[in-house]
Amino acid sequence: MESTVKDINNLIKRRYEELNELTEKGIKPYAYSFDVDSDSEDIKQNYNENEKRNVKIAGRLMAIRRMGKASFAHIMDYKGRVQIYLRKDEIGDQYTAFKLMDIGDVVGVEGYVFKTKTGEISVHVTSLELLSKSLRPLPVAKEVIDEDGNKIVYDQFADKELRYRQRYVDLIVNPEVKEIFVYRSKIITAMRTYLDAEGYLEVETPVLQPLYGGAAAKPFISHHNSLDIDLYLRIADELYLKRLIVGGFNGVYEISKDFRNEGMDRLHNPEFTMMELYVSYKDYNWMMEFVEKMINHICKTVFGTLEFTYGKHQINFEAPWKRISFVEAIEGKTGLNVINATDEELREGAKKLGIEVSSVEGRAKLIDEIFGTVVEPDLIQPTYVIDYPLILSPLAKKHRSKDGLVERFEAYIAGWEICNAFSELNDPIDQRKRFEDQVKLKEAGDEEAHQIDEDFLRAIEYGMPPTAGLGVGIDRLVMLLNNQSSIRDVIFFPQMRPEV
RNA sequence: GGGCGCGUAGCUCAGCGGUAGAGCAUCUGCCUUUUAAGCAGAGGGUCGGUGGUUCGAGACCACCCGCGCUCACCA
Repeated sequence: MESTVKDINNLIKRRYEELNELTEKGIKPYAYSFDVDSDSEDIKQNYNENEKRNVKIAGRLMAIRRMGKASFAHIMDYKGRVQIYLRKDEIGDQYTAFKLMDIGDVVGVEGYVFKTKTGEISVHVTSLELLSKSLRPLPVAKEVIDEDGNKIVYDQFADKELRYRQRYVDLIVNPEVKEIFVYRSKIITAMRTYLDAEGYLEVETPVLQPLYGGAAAKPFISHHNSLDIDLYLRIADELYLKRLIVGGFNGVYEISKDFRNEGMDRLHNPEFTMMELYVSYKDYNWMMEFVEKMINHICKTVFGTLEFTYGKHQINFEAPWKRISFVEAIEGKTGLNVINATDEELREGAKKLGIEVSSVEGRAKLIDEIFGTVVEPDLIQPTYVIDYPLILSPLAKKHRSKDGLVERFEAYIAGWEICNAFSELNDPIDQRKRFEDQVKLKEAGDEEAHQIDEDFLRAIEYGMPPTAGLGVGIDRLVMLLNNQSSIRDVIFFPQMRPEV
């Protein structure tokens, strides 16, 4: 049994010995179930001096204070911690067994609620049962509340690498981590509830795709053995969801993982969560208002406010959000009109801004770089950047009145892109031409240019209604609303190099 | 990929050329309302890895591995 544990040390060895001793006493160290009828929060919130309420609770031992024939301990359940009190003269053999239990063990307890001399609401144990023996020492921090009511934590489990690799431990010993993930879940639920209430249908489309598309990104490649073909993990849901609009759904959305084979940093994880929504007979103007309403709904239902602190910024989500034109924003900062400028002028302009310009850099890349350098960092309050150059947007519909532009917007908050949306291109002839232009870019060395998706073209040749489409980066939204600076802190298991 | 930083006991850290340390955790003894419980004692380390410099290396040098921050890339 012990040989299965690689890094045996004395602490672990000791716990195996305790496990054996417990087994010899006839105690089964891994129980099948325990009837719980209360929790730590319920006990503390519904305390009545005059009533010795009986409760059954279960949780993990997080602190033990033994005083000979009596002991105090804290157990932690899903809701928090509560103190328990055990006496040898009351629980006899169970007290002897308790001596073989450790911090980290999961126990079930029955007892009555009381208040100690020092005023802590606790459970006076009448029965204690081991539910799961913990064989590894938990890196428990000590907590104390000072005179001012501030919580001071000593020796907190802080090593980021260990916290990410062993998230289960992180979640046990750092309760605020759990909170963020609960908010993450609530944010997604609020979004789904809103979309459902608006009458849109949640759907699922392929993760494994023979062609990848819908975004500019490098894919992961996998292989199907029986078909003997390479398949790509999707970089976006877009092209499949639009096929469903062709099929006659009036509004479809999907909340799911996308995969992009690119660098990792505090804003990027190789797999990340995206919500994409497509609504027929609507355009990007409608979508801008929809996004404001949806985000406001999420903020209010989950957090009860539209005011958030992010880093040193105060962010207010109150609609309507500011709107600025992509081209005018750049022109205002640099005097450069990126639509009319020649390639050479763009190149010069970029160089002046300190952007590294390689000779292969295409026009689209240059424009994007310039925008990222001069405009993006200033977009702290929610801002719609609207009407993008056509060459940046091969799937968006041409602007109804402005040449060289498409009807597209991105929402920027705290300097990051939070969502991307457009009036979807539904003209199959134009779409084919855009794909062909992408192929030329690919041939010129742009690894992220689109492939031609003949089946998608066939679909819209049947006729796709006018449609508004949206993509929202869920991880970044969660970061923003929880004041987290790294995407790794809102993903349970962020990508890491394998352990040796 | 570049720059900076980190890796010493289960956890948090000190040590920066001369016998591997502290607090918590663990173990033994005492202790029936404690709460960073207390008191007395004990065990615990290939100092991330491999080479090198040196009489002598956690410490200095080189390379490697892993992580963090940051820049680039990634709309």
